[in-house]
Amino acid sequence: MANIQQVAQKAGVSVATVSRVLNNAPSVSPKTRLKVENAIKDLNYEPSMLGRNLRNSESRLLLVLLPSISNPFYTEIINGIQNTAIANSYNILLCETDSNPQRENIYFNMVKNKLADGVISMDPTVNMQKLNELAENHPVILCSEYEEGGSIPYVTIDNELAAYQAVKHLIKLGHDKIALINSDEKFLYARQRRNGYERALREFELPIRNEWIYHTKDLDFQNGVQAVRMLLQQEEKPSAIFAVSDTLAIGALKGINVSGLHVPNDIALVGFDNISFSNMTNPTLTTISQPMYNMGCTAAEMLISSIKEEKVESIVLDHELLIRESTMG
Amino acid sequence: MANIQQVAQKAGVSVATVSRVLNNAPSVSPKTRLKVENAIKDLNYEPSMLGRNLRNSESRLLLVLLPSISNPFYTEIINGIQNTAIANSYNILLCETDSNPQRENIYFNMVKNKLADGVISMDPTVNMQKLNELAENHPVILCSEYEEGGSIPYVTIDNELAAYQAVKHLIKLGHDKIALINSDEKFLYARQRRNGYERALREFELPIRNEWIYHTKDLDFQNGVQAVRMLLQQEEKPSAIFAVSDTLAIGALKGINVSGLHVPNDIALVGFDNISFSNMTNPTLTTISQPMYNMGCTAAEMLISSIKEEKVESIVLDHELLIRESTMG
DNA sequence: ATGAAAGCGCTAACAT
DNA sequence: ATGTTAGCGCTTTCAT
Repeated sequence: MANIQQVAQKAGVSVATVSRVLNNAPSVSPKTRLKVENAIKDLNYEPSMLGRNLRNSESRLLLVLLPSISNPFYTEIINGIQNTAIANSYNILLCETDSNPQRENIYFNMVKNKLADGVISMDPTVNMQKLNELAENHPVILCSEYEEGGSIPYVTIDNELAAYQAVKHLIKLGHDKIALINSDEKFLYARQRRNGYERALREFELPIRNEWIYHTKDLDFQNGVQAVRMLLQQEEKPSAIFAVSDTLAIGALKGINVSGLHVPNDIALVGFDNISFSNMTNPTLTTISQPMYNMGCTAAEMLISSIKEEKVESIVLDHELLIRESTMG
Repeated sequence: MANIQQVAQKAGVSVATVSRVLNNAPSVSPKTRLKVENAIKDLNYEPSMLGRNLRNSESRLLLVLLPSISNPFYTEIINGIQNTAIANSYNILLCETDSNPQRENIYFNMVKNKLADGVISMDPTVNMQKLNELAENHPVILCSEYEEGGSIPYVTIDNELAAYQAVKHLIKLGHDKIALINSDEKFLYARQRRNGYERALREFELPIRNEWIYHTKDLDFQNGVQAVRMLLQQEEKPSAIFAVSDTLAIGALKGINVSGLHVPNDIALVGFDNISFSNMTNPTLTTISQPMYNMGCTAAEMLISSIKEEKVESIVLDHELLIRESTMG
């Protein structure tokens, strides 16, 4: 693989001139430019990013931290990040932490080591203290999950309001025994969505019953199946379920079917996210639609601004309640 | 951010000694090592990968090319690649081409530019000619989709046999009107799966009818819905459907439900891949289980071998027919 | 408009 | 066991 030296030699110019041609500097005569371009073609030369990055001390790589690539919720966000990144000559490095602190460390080091110019974290399990430390010297943006009152800029939705609306929708349909399938409340989004759930119940003077609130370990389908199994063992069974993630809701739907009950006639069901699967289930799933693509774009824009040392403000995007078959009794 | 110079100065040694400490060279006295380590801590020093990579002319980054991150088929493969990569001190760069040649070019250039040490392509839409060119000078491995008789090593399954087994399973259940939902036959896997489908039909002297073979644009759910809509318009309707991807099969299931028919009583259904969602549908989906995680690990191992300039051989992994509710009439 | 030369941060020969 | 130094490939001042 040829280097800039060889191109310069072949073209009969200095390396500086080759560099100028490479970077479209205006101060190169058309004649010289042509000579250099020919040499580049002849030698099949490709500039080394390594040299360029070292010199410019930038990598034009953005890190995207996520707990697991298998939750479809992230895929649309990633699309948004990726498109925005590419439009700004950045590329993204998808980093699946599997909620493993060791892996997380590897990725944090990549930023410290200048192998990446900044981080977008979508990982609720991220070590916030370490992330805050990193953010002191490097650009960091939080996407979806964030820290209340923290100093790292974020893009998210109003989780409390969204959950409130979802539950209120069930109440309006006449349900008064509404269960919640929540994830671990060490996560902010889980606490917020529970608050919304409780606010709706209180507003309509319905009791908040602990035996109708189930907490899952993570968001895999299987956790939804398991949650329903528990909920249906209760003495008094709920007539509606709000799950804080579509993956959980889809698992719940499975569990309900397995136990011989029918959605929505026996149990109404609402999910959260609007992943593409949620429209393929039978019945289709009522859910809160998060603006995932837009969220990704916004996060990437914020990060790139931050890299340019521009001031960035946190943003709360709009969501929407999508009413589908799982609540159309 | 401190550099190696400053550490050397602070520790009162040369940069070479610092480098030795960094790389765990045995020839450093414990006393010196301690001095250096203290200086590193004091200055909060992190070695720059950029400098190291330039010097070593390696990036320890692996490119993973895939058409779209939203097909869950890829997520498990990626898990395998990622784990293997990390175990070998590599990281992966997930590159979604969206079947867009321009994006593809960006990624190919990253390899040429030394920003990545090698490529695993899972993208059936990849420009094979360009990939072959790249493979002349850089390590490249194909995963899942490959080129028959090509020179790039691959890891895959026996698509023809798998499809044959899937269709034979339907025939053994008594079906004699079996439709195929295939993707575009410009892809090798699509041609191979069609061959398997036809072989099974011929073996049992069933006619191959073009009106029962539907080709989709891509693998999104919606294509499966659409395919069923067409198949059910036929004068003589099929009693079973084999779809070459679970995403298509799930869409097909949706389409069948919408039209008021029942799986498996009215129409039996077989998918391909065994994505996790295929066990969440109602009914659960009979499918060909691909060893996705293992496939990813194998591809990564092959690529890393190839980077070390070791000889690598193509590998065909085992698959398995998983019989579930969608064919249990 | 072009060239010479310094330097980005690091590693590895070579020398001591 | 440690230091000196060249150089990886590039960009960018500073001259001319």
